[in-house]
Amino acid sequence: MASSFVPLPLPRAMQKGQQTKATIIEAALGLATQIGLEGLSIGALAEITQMSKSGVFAHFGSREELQISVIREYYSRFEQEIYYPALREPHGLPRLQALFDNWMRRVAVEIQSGCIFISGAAEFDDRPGPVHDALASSVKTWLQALFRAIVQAQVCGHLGADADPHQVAFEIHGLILALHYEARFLKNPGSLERANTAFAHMLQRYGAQALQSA
Amino acid sequence: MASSFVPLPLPRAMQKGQQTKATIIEAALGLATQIGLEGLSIGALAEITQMSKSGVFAHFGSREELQISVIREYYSRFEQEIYYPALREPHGLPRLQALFDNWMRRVAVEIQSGCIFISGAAEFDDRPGPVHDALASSVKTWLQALFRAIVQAQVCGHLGADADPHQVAFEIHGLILALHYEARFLKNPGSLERANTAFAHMLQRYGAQALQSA
DNA sequence: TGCAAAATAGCACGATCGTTCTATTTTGCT
DNA sequence: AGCAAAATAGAACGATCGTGCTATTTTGCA
Repeated sequence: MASSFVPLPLPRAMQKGQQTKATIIEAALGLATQIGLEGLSIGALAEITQMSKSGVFAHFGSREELQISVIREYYSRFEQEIYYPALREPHGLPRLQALFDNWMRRVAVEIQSGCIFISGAAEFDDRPGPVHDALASSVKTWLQALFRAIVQAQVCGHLGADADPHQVAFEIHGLILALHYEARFLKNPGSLERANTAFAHMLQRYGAQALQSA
Repeated sequence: MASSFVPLPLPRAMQKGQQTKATIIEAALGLATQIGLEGLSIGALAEITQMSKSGVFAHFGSREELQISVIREYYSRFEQEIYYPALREPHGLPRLQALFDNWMRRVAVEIQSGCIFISGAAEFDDRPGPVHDALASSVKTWLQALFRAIVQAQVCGHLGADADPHQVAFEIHGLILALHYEARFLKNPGSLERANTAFAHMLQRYGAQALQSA
């Protein structure tokens, strides 16, 4: 099949659309982190972006697609802010520590703004459908990355051989959830320090070697 | 002031009302645990209880009051199922262990039905008002009870003197939150065992004495 | 500069929401 | 049995929701 060399059959005009779509998603992200994915309304979004309801709607075709777009964008930023920077650290404990630190730094901000992965889980844990799936797959991908880092730390000998990586990931996840809950909802001071302390204790318990062994 | 001995100035008829109100709250509790406090709608509740919307509404006067009633009922059952039974155990580690076990047992059920203290926190963390306050005060009361049990365990010498009770409570809370998240939303198998394992490890790390010392 | 396509606006729809008002029924007591 | 109060029903309100339809404007390329 000889493919003729048309310079890609792109639609004629597509720049303006993508740009305002990005603007809408930006606003939707702010709304969703604050009041949740279910709180997202096309009307409110139209007001914020100074557009008509149908103008906003046209970019997504359905509210669900809008929610999914927001989830994708949120995940992308999550990755950008937490995962990729940690990849610059060497395998093992340094990278695991970087993942946790970056995560903590982000949650510290989200104490004000909210976290879609947490609020969304509460909203969609009993609501099957594409939004649930997009959310769950994003979270799972991230937790898988965390899991891999733990396994690597173990392979590097930075973590005791008897430690169960799933167990470690579970406990780290719990720390983040407790921090988010107690700091954001209960407004308990000192939660940040408690999460950090717990992580340090956990590494210690699971036989973390000192960092110079990297 | 000589109080004449009227047999209490109770309204003439009040039994039927309280009874159907309890029925409504029962239905509302089921709805709220499943789809959240914000998902509670008077219309849906009327349909379930085979009543008219205004009939349901009249018992509460506002949706907020309905939500608060649900929170109160949920808290009451929480107390009944987790806190009071643990009081039958002796002070210290046995009681703390009982609190955790009862809590775990309950969360194991809530993996199917949902937990208002968790979903509600996500819904109302940025929404001030009486519902937020009712929710937060319920949660705080429960966490205070957990905190007291930890302090008692420490006083009894069942926990190391250097352990910070707030830190212990924070970590236990995290275990429950991780269990709920991973089991209910992500449907990860093995979460229950992981929470139990983590609790055992935690007691060990914080220098728990064997139970026979009670 | 013109022209097609893309982007946006405007309007209306059916549905659902919480709430209010006014009947009507049911209850509990004398 | 009768009567007042309590409990419930019924209908309607304004608001908001997602969505579909048809203009109108704006865009990007020939």
